Amino acid sequence: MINVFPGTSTIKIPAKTPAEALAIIPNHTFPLFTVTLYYSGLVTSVKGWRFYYIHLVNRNILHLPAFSIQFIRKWFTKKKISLKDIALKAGVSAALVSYVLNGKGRKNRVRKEKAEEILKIAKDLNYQPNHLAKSLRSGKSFTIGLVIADISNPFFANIARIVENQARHYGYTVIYGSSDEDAVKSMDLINVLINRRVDGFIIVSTENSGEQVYHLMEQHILFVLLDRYFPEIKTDFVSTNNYKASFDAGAHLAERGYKNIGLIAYKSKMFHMRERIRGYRDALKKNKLAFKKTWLQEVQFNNAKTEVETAIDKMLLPGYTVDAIIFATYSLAVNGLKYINRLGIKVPADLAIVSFGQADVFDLYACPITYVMQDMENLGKAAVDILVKKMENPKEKIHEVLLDAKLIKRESSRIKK
Amino acid sequence: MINVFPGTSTIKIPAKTPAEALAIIPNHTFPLFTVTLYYSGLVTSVKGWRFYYIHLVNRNILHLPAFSIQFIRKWFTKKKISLKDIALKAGVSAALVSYVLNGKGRKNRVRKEKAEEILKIAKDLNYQPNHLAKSLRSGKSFTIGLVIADISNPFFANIARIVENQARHYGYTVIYGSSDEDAVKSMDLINVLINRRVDGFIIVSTENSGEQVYHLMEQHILFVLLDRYFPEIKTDFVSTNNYKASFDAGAHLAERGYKNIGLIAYKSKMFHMRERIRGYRDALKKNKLAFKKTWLQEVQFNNAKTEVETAIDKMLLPGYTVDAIIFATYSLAVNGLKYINRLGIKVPADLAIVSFGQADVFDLYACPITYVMQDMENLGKAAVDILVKKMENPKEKIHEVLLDAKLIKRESSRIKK
DNA sequence: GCCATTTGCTTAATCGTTAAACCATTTTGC
DNA sequence: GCAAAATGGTTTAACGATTAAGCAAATGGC
Repeated sequence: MINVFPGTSTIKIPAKTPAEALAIIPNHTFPLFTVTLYYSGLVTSVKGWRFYYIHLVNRNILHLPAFSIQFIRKWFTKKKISLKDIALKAGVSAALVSYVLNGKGRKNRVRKEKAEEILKIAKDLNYQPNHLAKSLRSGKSFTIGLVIADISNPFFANIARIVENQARHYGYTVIYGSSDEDAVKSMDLINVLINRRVDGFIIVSTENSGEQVYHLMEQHILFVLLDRYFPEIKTDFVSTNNYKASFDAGAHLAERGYKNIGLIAYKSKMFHMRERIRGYRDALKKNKLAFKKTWLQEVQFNNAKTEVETAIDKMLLPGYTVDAIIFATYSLAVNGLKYINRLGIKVPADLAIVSFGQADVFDLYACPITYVMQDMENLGKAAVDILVKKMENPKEKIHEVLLDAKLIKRESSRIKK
Repeated sequence: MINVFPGTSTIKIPAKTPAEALAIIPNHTFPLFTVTLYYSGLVTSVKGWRFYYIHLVNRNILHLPAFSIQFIRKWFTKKKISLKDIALKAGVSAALVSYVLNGKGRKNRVRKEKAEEILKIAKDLNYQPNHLAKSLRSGKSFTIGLVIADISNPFFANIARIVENQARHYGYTVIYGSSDEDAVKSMDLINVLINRRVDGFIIVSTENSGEQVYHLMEQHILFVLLDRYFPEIKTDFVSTNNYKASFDAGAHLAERGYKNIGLIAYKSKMFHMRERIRGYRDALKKNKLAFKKTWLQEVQFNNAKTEVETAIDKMLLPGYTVDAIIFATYSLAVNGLKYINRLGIKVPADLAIVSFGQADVFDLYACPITYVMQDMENLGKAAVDILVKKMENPKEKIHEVLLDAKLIKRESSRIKK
């Protein structure tokens, strides 16, 4: 029982005709109200909708039965329509409505006419199920947590896009967060998302986050590692074959006649970076090329801009000058190429370039850059596919997916003259 | 009452010492179990945690009281610890635990020692509150829905990043989705997020999405429009002053001595695009420069690549040849510059360039590009700030924020020789 | 005509958390 | 010395949906 005090209340109702506006509040549900229709004129012409004002006038304190109360409260508190409201209007129990709306009507022996009636009411009232309640009850939120290094990095933005699409395809929603390559931030983020009861994670790991992985395993939380993984931990992962990609880049430069090949990478213990370095070293070895210590430069992530510049300086010292540079990531390449521009070095006449990273931007460079194209489409898709499989079948075996990158050969690594 | 059938069960427990492992399951709660500790050896060395196996042996069908059941079920079903579990262990009611953990202990007259005890237990059991239940009960999900055109576009990726940070600062989580500039997709997305009970939206509107805005208003759903808005609809929005930005770009080229200035924009009825065109036209007028129809080219979004090329071709026709081009968006610029590269046109000797868009990439171009820098930081922050204000105070007045862009003048628009 | 089955629905428990209302004690004020 | 207030809790209902279990009434079989 709720008390409705004397007075006049006005409710604004969008409808197509005055009659429709009145019909929305069934008259008989307000036995003690005087309902006055009052047309307000055209407020908006969108799709032919107009607004009408309904006056509710009552003189006494009303003690209304639950049925009326529900509807009045809905209008006044702007609450959303629930299963119960539909049930009240249809004169059935909430359970029945649930059955019908979930397509379990036949299975639970609901009369066809009743089912149709319920569906119609649900549509009229524009019922939107409360996903929170659904999730709480079922223990499944149909949400995936995506933890990436930085969404403003084009590589991850693209991955995020693909993950989002693929997830929606399975009926999942994505919550993302950026870790900034920081293990602590990453863990905080994961905890927040665990509290939101995401069903599983897709994680781009950061340096020193091995224990996070153990922690998730201990708690039986489902996840798939993306782009980076830990060879010593048995987990699901989807990654590029970085060794091969890097090897191919080196071999390509060797084949094109370059002899002094340098690599600029990040200083990191992470496997994907070590693999890129290992691939480069092996490519030189296989092709019987010399290697000088100054040709392998590892720069700090936090100070990349200046360190890349000094790295390039060192590579260009007389005596051990490189004639080709491989950049191990996109951001290194952007910083490096800017500097090379400023130095007035001609690519590829003075210096050949191969870079990891993304296509789009490298087209803007005066000389189109040869780059390692990762299969982002399949990286993202595979990660979601595996995660969904694991969520649907907890006994699913471990998937370790290594995708080959493709070397896109262009002007910046043309045959050396 | 739950039946536990005869047999042996093994539970894997992470702990630091065998004693600790046993302590986790309080012995006295299993009066009919034989509990055997069995050390499994080092499984992982992470932070000194080891795994221990606990054997539960029972001979009869057990009808255990609720307290034991709780714990057994937790282990077997891998369920998370809830308020109730803490309450059981502490010997108090769930409500009390809730009060304590929400810092309302003092307000609700909970003894200090009891509060500390509860906090300790919560920590020991690694209690993580269930956000779904919280939201369901409180009606607030502390989640913001971010609807953008395409997260793989660097502008929006950056915005997403800023929105995420600012939202976390207020304790909100972000769910995002890409609309692909498609009003139908955008509406679908919004509906999905409404069902997830996001507290409010930050929306980058698409063409023809005016009615969506009305729809949200009718349903009393909170939102802030970002980057694009509808001048005829009274809503909160945060946007760049596109007219001024475009005017400044045109005026700058005029000042530098260019006389035949063209603009390549998207064919769109959206206000932000119309404003960019209007700014360009007015800049020409103010500077008493000629305008030819072929100098204003509007290309289709879905076919941008080829249409940009024909647009440039038309601008370069003999007789009405432009000496400067303004690109109205980043993606138009990328496509246009690639084509200009291919044509062998020298920037700025043959053609000056000014573009809307983002800094990073334009540095790679042989000649640094003059560009309109939008204040992304404040765009994103302001959107979140306004939304949070509205969520905390529904009577908050409408905020209409127009931020000025900054023209970064570089080599591509140097003084005409 | 009578029991068994089917039909068509309702009831009640549950998920985890919150918040108002309630209830004994004990302490305080004058 | 006695009412009022403070203390330290508990109980209960609610949020919105799902689902097993239960229960009348109608129908079917022989």
